[in-house]
Amino acid sequence: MADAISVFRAFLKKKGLKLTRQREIILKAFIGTEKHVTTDDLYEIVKKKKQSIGHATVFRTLKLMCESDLATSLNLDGKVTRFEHKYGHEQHYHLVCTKCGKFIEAVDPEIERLQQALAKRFSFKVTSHKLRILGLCKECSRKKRR
Amino acid sequence: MADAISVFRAFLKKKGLKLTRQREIILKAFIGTEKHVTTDDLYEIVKKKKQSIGHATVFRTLKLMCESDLATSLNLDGKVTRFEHKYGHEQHYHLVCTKCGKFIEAVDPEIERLQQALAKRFSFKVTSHKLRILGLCKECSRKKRR
DNA sequence: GTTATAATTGAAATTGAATTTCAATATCAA
DNA sequence: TTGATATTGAAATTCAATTTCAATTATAAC
Ligand SMILES: [Mn+2]
Ligand SMILES: [Mn+2]
Ligand SMILES: [Zn+2]
Ligand SMILES: [Zn+2]
Repeated sequence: MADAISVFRAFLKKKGLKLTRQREIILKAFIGTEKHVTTDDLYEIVKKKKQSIGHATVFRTLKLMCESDLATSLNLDGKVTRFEHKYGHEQHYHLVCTKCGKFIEAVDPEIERLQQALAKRFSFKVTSHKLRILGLCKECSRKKRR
Repeated sequence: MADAISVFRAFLKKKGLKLTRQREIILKAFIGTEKHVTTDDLYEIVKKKKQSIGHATVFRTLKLMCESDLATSLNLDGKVTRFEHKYGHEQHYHLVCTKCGKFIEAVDPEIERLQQALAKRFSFKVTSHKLRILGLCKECSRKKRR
């Protein structure tokens, strides 16, 4: 947490930007949840802390957090963009149920390794990846069978 | 091609829909390109064949093609939705250059296998996946070093 | 063939998330 | 202080995605 703040502070400094009160509130609110939030989700959380923060500031701060690799954006449903932690979190995949919307997070070092090897074959320098596996969760595939 | 048309026809029939002249033109235009098209891209292609086709029909037909698994949607740039062939094409990944936008398509049977194994651990029934590897292409990573 | 029924179409309107504008305010260095 | 620059939030704008709707067309029933 304190760590994330200093990362953000360093990033902002390098860009000639300031860690304002609003940005700090937004960052802390984001760090404080493990959810995959939309800008609106985060806006709602933040408003409880401080009445007078605007959507625009939340949006812009989320963008800055992505640039600084504290956060990353993802899309689970093909509609809204969501944000999740990146700093201090392992890159992972999302197994998304197309029926109920629930999702599972997973990692696999072997898949990671093979992705790197694949990229190498194309002299492609990987910075990140987004893997979404679509299908039916345990519960939904059981229901469907009946 | 003829094959894809019969798949589409069968799908439509099952849903009580008709293979109209417009739908056939749109389908053929889509089959006829190997590009990753936006609805507008396809609309432009189709307009050359038949002056009087509307955006809405292209959009709706593309949706039907996805439902029938002839096509699949993807997002390369985080902005527009694109469509590519699915029927008769292997599921593949996109290595997208964040600098120049170019992308490479790739497959890896081993990665596929591991994804299935991963899903199985969660009793998750996979229908498809979307893997996008982000980074710098050969050319762009060379330029950057200089 | 005539008529009823349902599907289709395309122009235009609408939606809604994402993004920008702008005038007011805050911050900071000289 | 003073000037330059960054920040903010309400509101406006953008733009792809989607829907509406009245006109048209295809299909089925008589
Ligand atoms: Mn996650
Ligand atoms: Mn492709
Ligand atoms: Zn489910
Ligand atoms: Zn490139």
